[in-house]
Amino acid sequence: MSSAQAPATSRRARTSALKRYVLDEQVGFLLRKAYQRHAAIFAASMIEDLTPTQFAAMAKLWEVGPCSQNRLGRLTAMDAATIKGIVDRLTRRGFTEARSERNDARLVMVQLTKLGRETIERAIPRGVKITRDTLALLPRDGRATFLDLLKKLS
Amino acid sequence: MSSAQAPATSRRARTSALKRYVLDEQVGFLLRKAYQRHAAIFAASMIEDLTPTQFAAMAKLWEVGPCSQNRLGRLTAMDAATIKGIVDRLTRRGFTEARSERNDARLVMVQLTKLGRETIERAIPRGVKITRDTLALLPRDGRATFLDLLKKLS
DNA sequence: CGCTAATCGTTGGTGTACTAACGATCTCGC
DNA sequence: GCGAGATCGTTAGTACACCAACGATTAGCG
Repeated sequence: MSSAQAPATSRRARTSALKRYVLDEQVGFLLRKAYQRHAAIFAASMIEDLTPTQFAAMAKLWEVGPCSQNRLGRLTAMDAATIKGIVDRLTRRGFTEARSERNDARLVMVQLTKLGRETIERAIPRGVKITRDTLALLPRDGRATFLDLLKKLS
Repeated sequence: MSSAQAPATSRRARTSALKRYVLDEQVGFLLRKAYQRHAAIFAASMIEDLTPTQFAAMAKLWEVGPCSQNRLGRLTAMDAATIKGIVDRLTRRGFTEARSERNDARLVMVQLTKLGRETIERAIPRGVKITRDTLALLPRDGRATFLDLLKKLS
């Protein structure tokens, strides 16, 4: 589609633009690496082998109460296919349960079980520590700034 | 955030710590969302349906020249199993080629083909634009700060 | 009321990402 | 040289993450 993209710039300019491209300075690459490091910290500190997304789903359910599967996905930034996998695995482990809604047969309502509530309440303090550990590499006075900018970006 | 990180674990302190936990303010969650948004921008702007990681592998090969598969993985922050998948797909599409090294039979040397070189040189200007678009939501004077902090974090 | 459009959930396919286990190969110390 | 340990690549298994296509259901509008 862009095969017809003629160089609007001279070969010299293009070359120097290319030369300046350093992968290790691109936002996308840095975001991926930062998330990788966070995920490693998460895996090392979290209980019950909860993954970041499983934890997110449970924390959100704990925050808002019973909720349709699709809505839970929106609240945790996962599409319908992804949240289904998460909920399936959580339900298989007894942390959540799902039932269909009487008033709207399309909906699958999801909620925490007793075990799920107890687990997420034990897990959240770990979440606090994980956040702290992830930010530990930043200068103390840069953390709020960083979070603020990161929130704007997402 | 809170210097009042209750050291004691009284029920009251625990409860209020729980109450204060809002998923949408945690670094990990924000990093995931920021990367998602970046990935969407990437998919919309990149040529040849290159994924961020495929692009990273090719850009790095273009930067450093022929390189062992494992080392390429280290340079692009992917483990051995992941980089293998990337290289396999790139090779299947004719962008890279792999051969074993005479002096060290363990190594698989990977390099760009002519098509691969031409493609990555067309792709890099898109990469520049993608970085710019990703950062567009930040105030102009916050971008350098953000990149600096993000680099520290990864 | 009836039809169209929207929403919800499921499935299949592809592409990251990491772990664990494994065999082949090389290096280094003795 | 030779054997222990390191390095490299492969495979299998699990878990995100997104798209596209689909059927079921509901809402909205004429």
